[in-house]
Amino acid sequence: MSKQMSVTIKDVSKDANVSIKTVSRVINNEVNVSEDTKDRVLQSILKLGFKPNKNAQSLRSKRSYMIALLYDNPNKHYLADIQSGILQVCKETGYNLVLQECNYQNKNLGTEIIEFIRDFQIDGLIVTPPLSDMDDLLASLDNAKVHYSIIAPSDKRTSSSYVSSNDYDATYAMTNEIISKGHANIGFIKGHHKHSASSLRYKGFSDAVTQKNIPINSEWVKEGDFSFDSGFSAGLEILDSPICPSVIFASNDYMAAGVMKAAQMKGIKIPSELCIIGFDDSPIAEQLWPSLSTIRQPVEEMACHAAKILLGTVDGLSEKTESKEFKSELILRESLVSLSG
Amino acid sequence: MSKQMSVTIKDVSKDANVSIKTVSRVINNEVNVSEDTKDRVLQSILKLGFKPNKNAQSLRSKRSYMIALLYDNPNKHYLADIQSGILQVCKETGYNLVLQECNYQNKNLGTEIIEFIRDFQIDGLIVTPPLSDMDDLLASLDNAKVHYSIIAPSDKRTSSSYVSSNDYDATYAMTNEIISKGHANIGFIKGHHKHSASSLRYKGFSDAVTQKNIPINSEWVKEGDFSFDSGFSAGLEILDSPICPSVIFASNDYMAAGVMKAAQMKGIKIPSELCIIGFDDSPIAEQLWPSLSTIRQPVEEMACHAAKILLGTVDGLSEKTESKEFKSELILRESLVSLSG
DNA sequence: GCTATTGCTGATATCGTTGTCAAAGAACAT
DNA sequence: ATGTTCTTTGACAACGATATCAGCAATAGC
Repeated sequence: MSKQMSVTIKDVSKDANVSIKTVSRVINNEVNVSEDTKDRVLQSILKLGFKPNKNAQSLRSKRSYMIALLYDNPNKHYLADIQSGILQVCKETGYNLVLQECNYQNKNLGTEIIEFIRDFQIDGLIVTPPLSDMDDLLASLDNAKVHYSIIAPSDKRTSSSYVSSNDYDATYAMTNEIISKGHANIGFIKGHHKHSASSLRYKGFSDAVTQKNIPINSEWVKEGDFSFDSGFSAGLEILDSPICPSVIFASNDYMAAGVMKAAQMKGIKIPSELCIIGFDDSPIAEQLWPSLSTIRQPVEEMACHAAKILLGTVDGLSEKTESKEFKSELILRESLVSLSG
Repeated sequence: MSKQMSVTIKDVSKDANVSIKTVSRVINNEVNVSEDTKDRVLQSILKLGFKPNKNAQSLRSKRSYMIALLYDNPNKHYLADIQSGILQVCKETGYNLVLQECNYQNKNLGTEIIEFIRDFQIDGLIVTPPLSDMDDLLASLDNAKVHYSIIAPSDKRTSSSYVSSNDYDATYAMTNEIISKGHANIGFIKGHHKHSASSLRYKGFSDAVTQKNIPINSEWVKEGDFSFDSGFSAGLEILDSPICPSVIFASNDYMAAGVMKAAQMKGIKIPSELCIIGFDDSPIAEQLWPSLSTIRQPVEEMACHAAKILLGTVDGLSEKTESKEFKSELILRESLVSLSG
């Protein structure tokens, strides 16, 4: 077993018969170290099992090798996917991920986050919706010269480092898919108003129907907040209308699941009497019966990319990664069928 | 706006006209500081907006004010609840949470974790199932004198710091509830064999039926792995039996949801022809139709408690929190009814 | 009255790195 | 031979906190 005390740069310098500064040079891959001494130092490092002390490094170099995830999102699957995407990159690069749960209604959010970063010398942030939709927050971060990358719908390209999703195109395409199946009576449930995705998804829907000269029945358009419960009550309201739509398009899968439960409780048969569409391709979409037609965004991959972008700006060494828009994919399952009769 | 440079203990000491050591004493709430100077120092700290540099503190005191969450669990809701429980405590105490995803099959897991801890000077670990079921891992941690607390079912009390759940009692009670509703033909789907909860839950079930002299039909007992898919296929198998049970008790809600989908696809009416029971009270339990009878464990509260225990041992200052067993609660919903006919 | 104890305080070393700067030697130009 | 530049290296300061230990009053004990 190894001794209690850990081996330091000093031990290595003695063993390799060089100064500590030279060891430091080798560790940090600096130029102007002869191959000969470099080899010798690397040998000693290996032999002694030396690992630089992160706290000492952080103290001196003002970098912590930690990035933080900023979120305020009740969608746990989404968050879990985001986390595992980031963690993949962290594992490769030796960074660590710290969680920072926020409240988007907090008036001092910007100040508190900046304080948190200074406090722990956090090297950078990954900001997720709806926080990434808050321009004033991003402005504070810019102002404080904090490194960050955002994950957000495609209209938020003001930020220099972003990973975006094409929410508009996706609902537009799905709506056309619905129309092509003969439906003209389509309800829609909007998402949480603080998410820019909500308005984009609705716009994709409304543009698509309008272009096909299909009128929007305002009784069939409800505002939800992405939660199952909000989908459930919106579903009940819509299904209480004198005339029911033949399709309800919900802005995410949880709300769609709520609609499905509402319909089932009312004895409405899915999909023959009512088709239901969701968004996100959450696990629940496949688990419901009938299974849910929905739209898949490569969330984990997006998070992975966001982490790479961030580390590219933080860490001069690693190569820069460019901002990128990710495409969504329509997932057609049992809950959407052609209009019969 | 504040200047670029952050204020250090030295600035405070000058402002308060004391030595830096005295400032340090005040920061760390040490004894033997007169009220007078203490006030003066606190004033200066407030006035200058001084915040101790965590890296410097860590370097000197060998404590990082970071704890890590160890997990290998595909159940995202469970994980999310665990995380938010821990984060609550972290927020109060100024600690930070770092995520560490593990693979329970990794042969070097113990070594890697210990290396990770040394690397980042992590102050302590919270270990969740199934990792908390791995005695060799816990032994390595003990051996390396790593502080940790575990969240695990109640048979794992070998560890000194634990938060446990009474899985056995819970399934035992639920099984009696089922029997009291007149059911005698009961199927059971076990969980992932690496989780000690799986055997405990099954034992609670089997003891309860055996005590009522109800035989266990081995055709109705299947092994799952806590995933929806495994529940779905186990459900299909059971429902293909020549005689079907009137209840299927799954070891978690995802598997129960799988059973429900299997039944619905076969046109079996729930709950009149088949009752389904889950475990965990995941969000999906309430979202299914009919809604799922299940067992609720206060996961978030348990995680909160685990964090308090850990910080009690790590941080000499905060008061010690005792290990504790948390009780589960039966949640009776639509999917379980009295046997008719 | 004199020593021992206690309470409070500060000078300085220390944690384990990276940063600054200068020195030594090699290589090249003049 | 001399000056200039470039490469390689090391001595030492610095990051911003805590730890050690000693000093100085004030109080207690005899």
